[in-house]
Amino acid sequence: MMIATWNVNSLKIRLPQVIDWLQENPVDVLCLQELKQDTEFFDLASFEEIGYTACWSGQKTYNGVAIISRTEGKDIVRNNPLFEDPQQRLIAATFETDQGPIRVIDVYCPNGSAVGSDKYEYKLAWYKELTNFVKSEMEKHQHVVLTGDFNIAPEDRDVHEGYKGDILISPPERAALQELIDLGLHDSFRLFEQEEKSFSWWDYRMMGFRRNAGLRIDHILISESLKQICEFCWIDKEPRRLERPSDHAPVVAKITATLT
DNA sequence: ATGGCCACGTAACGTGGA
Repeated sequence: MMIATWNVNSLKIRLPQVIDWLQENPVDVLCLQELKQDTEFFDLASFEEIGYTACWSGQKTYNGVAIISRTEGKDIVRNNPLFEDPQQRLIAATFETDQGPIRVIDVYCPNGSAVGSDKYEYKLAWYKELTNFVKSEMEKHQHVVLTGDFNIAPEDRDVHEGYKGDILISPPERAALQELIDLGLHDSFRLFEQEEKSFSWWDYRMMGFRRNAGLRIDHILISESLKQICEFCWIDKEPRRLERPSDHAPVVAKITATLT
């Protein structure tokens, strides 16, 4: 089973790129973030034409998440039931495999704007209740994938040298991410040898991509049971080279399991 | 020089992203 995450920064703009990418990278499950379009405008037919189905939760202008998949996801949850929130930032679904059901939780975590701001406090509160939700999900499911745009770079090696500012790397943010990890999750990317200066996001400004001035903030976290059967994790920088790219690149992991 | 880009909504900028 191949699973990927990609913050597309507007599915309306990026739909052709997503379709092209799926045809070249026929993953089983693709988690999207920042659809930036209302639920009713989600173009399911375009995915069905190439052999996928989907579940999604959108809103006008901001946020929005979707899970594109080869088989239908079950027990779909939209938003964290423990955290009342008009912002559509979470969707979860279960996929049957020959290794048993795998619970996939797709998140678009808040950016936080600036340390100490209202949005920063919202981010930390959002993370706290995400942790409580994921904890309850892990009690119900052996196999859990928590993936998406976390808007936190876990370690200094996930941050380019010239990065200014403390949002996305502040100790309280990293502690919030660590609390999730401490539930028994593993950063699949770090299970394998990786190039130095591997990032998943690059600023549109200042020729960020060309200078490789990026951050690694998009992650695929997996439960202990899946760690044992995770074969690789990599970042696909190719879509970032396209005309009108998303500022994020897809992250892909392979798990030794087959959708059923 | 602390900006620079991109997308959105509504109609020439303001907001948000990271």
